[in-house]
Amino acid sequence: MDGGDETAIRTQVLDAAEELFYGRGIQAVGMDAVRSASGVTLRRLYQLFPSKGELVEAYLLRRDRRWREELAAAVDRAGGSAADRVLAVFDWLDRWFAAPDFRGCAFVNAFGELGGTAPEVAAAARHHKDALRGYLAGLTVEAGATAATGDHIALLAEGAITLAAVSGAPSPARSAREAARLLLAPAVESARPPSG
Amino acid sequence: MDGGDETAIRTQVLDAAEELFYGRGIQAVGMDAVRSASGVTLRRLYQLFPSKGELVEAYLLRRDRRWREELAAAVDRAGGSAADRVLAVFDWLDRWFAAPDFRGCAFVNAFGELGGTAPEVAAAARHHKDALRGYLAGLTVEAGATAATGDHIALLAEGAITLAAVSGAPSPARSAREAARLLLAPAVESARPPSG
DNA sequence: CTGCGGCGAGAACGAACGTTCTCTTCGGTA
DNA sequence: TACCGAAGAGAACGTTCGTTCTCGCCGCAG
Repeated sequence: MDGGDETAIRTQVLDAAEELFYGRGIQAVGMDAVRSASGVTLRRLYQLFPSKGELVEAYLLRRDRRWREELAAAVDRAGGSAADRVLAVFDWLDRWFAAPDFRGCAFVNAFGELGGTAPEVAAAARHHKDALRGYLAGLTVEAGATAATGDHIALLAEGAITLAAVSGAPSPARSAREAARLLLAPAVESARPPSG
Repeated sequence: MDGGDETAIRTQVLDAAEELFYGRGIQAVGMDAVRSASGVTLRRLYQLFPSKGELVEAYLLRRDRRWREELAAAVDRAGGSAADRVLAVFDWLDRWFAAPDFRGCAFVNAFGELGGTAPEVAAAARHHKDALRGYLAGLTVEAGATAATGDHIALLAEGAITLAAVSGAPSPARSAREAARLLLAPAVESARPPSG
């Protein structure tokens, strides 16, 4: 039950904190809940993260990195044409929405809860969304569309995440995917070798 | 400083609660802050709203009604073709995003903060988004497009609200407006009298 | 063996919060 | 005037939370 070296304990704590913060909201979860869920003593917890604010920051930082890595990996695995890779984003969202613990975007949730009072949280959310937008813009431009179309794709993805969370159904992913396909269609057509 | 009859006091309290809950988050605002901001005694506050939960519910209910009424009024004022009326939604969002106290969708924020533990809050958010979706579907069908296109419009609006909040800039409204115009274009064209 | 530094377990502390209670004042009525 | 219910002002209560402190135990240097 010891937990091993420091980085292993860090992972244990962050795993527990992530599940609790994401599932119940940050303010609704006390440090004691993180402690008992991670099986770590309170003393150790505060040695690793000197305050709850720093634990929250670490939670958001790690989640940002992992979420975007997983998205990129799924897109890479999907292969196909550049436009197919854009659409694969929405297939990945669909699978995410169907997960039993899905509760929307952790950054939007944290922003709504703490963005008005905690600037680091607001900054983390802004950074996450900006990075996502950049990633989608890259994919979209590769598909022969403009960066503006990339923004449109980002809007669809964002709306799908929020509406799937609030409605509790994964269907916004498919709806957004169809809209993205329509927005990409002109670029895909003009990228084809001219047929006449 | 008395405040007058009961419904006037209710309005005072709800005005103060709305500004505080929306601006700082619900859990970050204590009943005492609502009391001092509304200039009402704690006794009166609890006579009107027997618990904080009921105050939160009343806040969300009133905000839902007023927000959707204001949107519908702005769309009605905009006039023009049916497609123009759909686009007027995004013009209205643009103005909202530029307001100094704009901090995203109150229902999404409340959902992120309390949706995991308070079912009434989750239900209020679901109801709000469903009503908005229904309204946009109506507008979109009037413009000659399908209900599926209405869902696409709703996704764009939702994404615009979230991204404007997190980024702090109103530009997502214009971006979403342009995407909506593109999605509506086929319907608008086919609705024109055939030109050849 | 003898200290000593570190650690697990959880008590303790100070602040904040939701909610209720007390005390006092005051307006209306017989 | 004497009384009663309502209400303003804010203290008080019980709980929760973030954070720190205490105590007892164990491994190790001399």
